[in-house]
Parts: sequence; C-alpha cells; structure tokens
Amino acid sequence: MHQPEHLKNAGLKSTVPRLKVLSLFESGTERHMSAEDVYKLLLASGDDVGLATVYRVLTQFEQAGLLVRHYFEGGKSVFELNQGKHHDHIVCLQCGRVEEFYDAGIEARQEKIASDRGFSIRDHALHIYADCTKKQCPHKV
Amino acid sequence: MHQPEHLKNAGLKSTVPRLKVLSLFESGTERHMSAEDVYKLLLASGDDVGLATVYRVLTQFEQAGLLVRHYFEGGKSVFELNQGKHHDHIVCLQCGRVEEFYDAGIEARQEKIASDRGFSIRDHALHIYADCTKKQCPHKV
DNA sequence: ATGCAAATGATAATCGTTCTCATTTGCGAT
DNA sequence: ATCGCAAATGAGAACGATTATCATTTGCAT
Repeated sequence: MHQPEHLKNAGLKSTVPRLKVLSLFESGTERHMSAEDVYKLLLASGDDVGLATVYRVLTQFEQAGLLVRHYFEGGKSVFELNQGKHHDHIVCLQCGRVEEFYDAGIEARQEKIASDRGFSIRDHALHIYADCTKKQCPHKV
Repeated sequence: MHQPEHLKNAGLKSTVPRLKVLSLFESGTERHMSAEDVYKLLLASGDDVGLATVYRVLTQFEQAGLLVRHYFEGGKSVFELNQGKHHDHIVCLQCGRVEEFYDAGIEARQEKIASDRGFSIRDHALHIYADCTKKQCPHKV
C-alpha cells in the first residue's frame, strides 16, 4: 500500500476520503471517471464521502499532478490517473467508451504549427468523436 | 443583403432576432463568440433580444450548418461561422485569442488511427492551448 | 492525550444552459 | 391590406455541473 506516500509527496495529508478516491482510480475499475462517477462508485461500495469533497479532492489531485482532467463534449469533466505519458482520446458517441492513443507525428506537427505562429504550447487536447463499429458497443456507459 | 436567403435555405423563417445574430457573425467583428458574447454585443448595439432566444438561435444555426460550435476548456461553448473548410484551433491562454489552422497530415493520421481501431470518425476537436509570444497579447479578450 | 490547523460534509450559491408558457410576430391565405 | 394561426420570442423558472460557505470533525505534531 503506497497511496499515503503519493499523497505525502503531493503535499496533501492523507485523509480517509482522499485515500478512497485515489484507490478507486488505482483499482483500475474505470480509467476515466467524472466527479459524479466517483461519487456514485464510492457510495455503491459503502464508503460515503460528500459530493463536495469528491470535487475538492479531484481538483487537488489534478493540481498535484496525480490525475489529469479532460474536458470532453457534454460539459462535465473527466479524470484519469496521470501516468506521465501524454496521449489523446477517441470517445465513442454511442457507448461513451474512451480509448487512448499517441501519435508522434501528430505531436511533432502540432509543435511546428504552434512555433511557426509564435505560440509556445502549454497544453493541448485532441478528441476524436466517433462510432465504434464493433458489436461490444451497445450501451451508454 | 442575403441573410434572409441563408435562413430560408436552412428552413428557418427570417425573424428579427435571427437576422441580428446572423449579421453579427457575418460582420466579422468577432469570429468566435459564446452565447453570452452574442447577447452582450447585441444589447450594446441597442438591439435587445432575450438571452434564451440567443441560445435557441445559436443551436438552430448550428443544426442548420450555418455555425459551428466548439467546446473549449472552461465549460462554455463558442460558435463561429461555418465556412465549409474544417480547421483546428490554437487558443492563447493569456489573451484568449483564437487562431485557426489546418494540417492535412494531422487529419490523415487521425483517420488512420480511428479506422485502425475500428472507429468511424464523426467529429473531432484539436485544441492547442498556448501562450502567444507576441507583444500584441496584453489582455484577456 | 491535547490542541489546532486542515479537511470534511450538508447546504446554499453560481454559472452556463435549457425549459415553460403567456405574448408577439412572420407570413400565407383571403 | 388584413386575418389567422403556427411558429418564434422573452421573462423567468428550472436544471445540471461545479464551487463557496461554514459549522463540525479529523489528522497529526506536540
């Protein structure tokens, strides 16, 4: 069990709600979760943390670099464990499933485009919205 | 004056609020505007349309293909005239300025990535968030 | 064990957006 | 022109996601 170290390293004291949220992400049950998702999953497993706390903790984890926040279409933001390596996303419009990808060529071209125009990139988001043509895509997640 | 034709072609009857919103976009004052931006600019120029109407009209124009909607970070959506040619965006984090770009190589790679994984692209959004290094970037727009 | 700053949770508040519904308007038929 | 009515509007309520408030609880250094 190394979660407390993660929190300590991030300058956050290890409290019950923070440990629960972190281990939910580390459990790998769902890689991409909204605040609502986290809240409901915790409730379902008998741990009751307040919704406000979930929001606070997610934001703190994002600032601490433990989680990455994504703004997908539809308004609500989604979080995932920060595993160091940047990647982009394909979101299935049918089932909401999120798949990750990385393409060095795309990354390189973005850098060139930005610098050609006098910008220095701080962040970027490439979201592909698509229909997955596989049959394991029946329902909304 | 050809706005009424645009509306007619889109199957929308030409009403005062719709014409005002459309000509605001066509005036080129601001290329990218949120509902709030449109509402305030119209009020400022003496035309008072209701906020609800602005939202409705923007959504209708999007559905009719007259406008394109973008979901940038920060939650609120932003609209721009649909000029047929797809492009992506660089958003300056300092001044909020939005610059457009198109890169055939990036487009092609996206297609390949998606089809390799069994997805068919319906839409995509590539947003680069950056600092523009030029001096004409003093303030928040 | 003790104290206190930091964290929590219930609730109110906020923000962008959509809905409701009574009133107004565009426009085809007269 | 003008009548009639479906469609559109506007004011305000409602809504969903998120943030702020604040009294109570908790982690943890002493």
